[in-house]
Amino acid sequence: MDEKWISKAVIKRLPRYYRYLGELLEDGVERISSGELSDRMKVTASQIRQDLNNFGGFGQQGYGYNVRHLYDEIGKILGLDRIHNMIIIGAGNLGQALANYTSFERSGFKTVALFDIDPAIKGKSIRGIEIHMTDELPEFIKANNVEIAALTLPKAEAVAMADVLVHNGVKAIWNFAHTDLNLKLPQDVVVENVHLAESLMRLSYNLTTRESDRKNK
Amino acid sequence: MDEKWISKAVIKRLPRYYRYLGELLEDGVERISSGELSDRMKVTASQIRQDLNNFGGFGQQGYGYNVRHLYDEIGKILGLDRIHNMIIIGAGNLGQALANYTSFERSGFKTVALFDIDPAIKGKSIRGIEIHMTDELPEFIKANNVEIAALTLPKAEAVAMADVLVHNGVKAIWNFAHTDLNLKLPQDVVVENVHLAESLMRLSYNLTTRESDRKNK
DNA sequence: TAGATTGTTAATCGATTAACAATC
DNA sequence: TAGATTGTTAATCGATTAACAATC
Repeated sequence: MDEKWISKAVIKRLPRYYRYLGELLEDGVERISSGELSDRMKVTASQIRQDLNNFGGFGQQGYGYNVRHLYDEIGKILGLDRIHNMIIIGAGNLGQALANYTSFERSGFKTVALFDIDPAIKGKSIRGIEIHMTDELPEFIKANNVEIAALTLPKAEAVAMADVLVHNGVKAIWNFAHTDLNLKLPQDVVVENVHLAESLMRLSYNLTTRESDRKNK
Repeated sequence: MDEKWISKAVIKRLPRYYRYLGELLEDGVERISSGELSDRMKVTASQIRQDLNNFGGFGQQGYGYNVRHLYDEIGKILGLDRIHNMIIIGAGNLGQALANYTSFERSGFKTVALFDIDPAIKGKSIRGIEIHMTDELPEFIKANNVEIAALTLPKAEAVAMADVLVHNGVKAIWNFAHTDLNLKLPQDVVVENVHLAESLMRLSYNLTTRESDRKNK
């Protein structure tokens, strides 16, 4: 079965569609047209229809899209229709913040453990999720069918840890360290980088630019 | 002075160039060609030269780019050559994690206070950054020249809080709530959204897709 | 049936890559 | 000078938008 290649731009938008559809569901909206959704999301109706048609015809002429159905279908595309076991490496503030996000669990991402090297917090738990010591990692990953590891370590330790994780069977890394892990791991490992420092710099650029715009008026 | 419009795609890459140049600096590298940088970053040399030339000719034929100079120039473009006062709204784990990132400060983002509604943590401090109560916000923003607010509140409270912030003179919001604040605030407010849930869904998509690829081989 | 709205093709727009003259 | 590498123009590629026939 040779799946069509879907562009990154489309994938980037899918979770946003999913979020808006979820909100519509909560509001009890049953159907929506690409035109209405376009108004709400501030993207063109044409783009919405093109994006969705990459995956099949979810709509109906003259009617639009059934919100529930479209929501579920996008969920399936994103792999949210099953449970993904996740561990968090680094039980600092960020690691703990992630562990506390109950909304991830509602989307199927189940945090099964945190890991840290600090013996002082060994055995403690957050929302019932226990903090383990890093040396237990290999055994734990194998025993608990861990697919995803969120990596909230300083850059210096992140690369070596990523190697350990991948070596023990982790398939995907949600990387918060300021380094491009995808360039340092085998091609078949899924890496999603969250570079907060870079996000803040883009904000800064926009802030700086907007100010000089104002002066020019 | 009519500045040329720079595409979002270019801006998105700038912080990454900045990071790589910073690493080269640390390694004591003095000069680099677009070709060498291309190898390291896995983008085409052509793209690097095009991107940089949006802002001026930073290189020299036959030589390449002076690392220090290019680093500083990109820093200026991103607005990292001056201090930006920042407050963090929400002193939960995520807010505290952000307050603990000393690297932001090195780029010129100075966290001057955290804010929360929980009286139990009033007056406590993180790295010397004090936690204030939300009702002190208007006065504080005006008295401390706050430009940026990092918003780490649940969606339900985020929109109302964003209004308060903007009303009191905050120019830019670093938004961690699961909602598109840019669509809900005046056009001239800079909003940078960090939607972690969506990031995790993209990871999930790639994980799901890669797996079905493997089966097909 | 008439009206609405999709699915899809074609046109446009923008971003990336290639090529090479300019020049250090 | 010869070699290297930029800055920049032109070519290609891909993504977005427009248009409309199909059809519910």
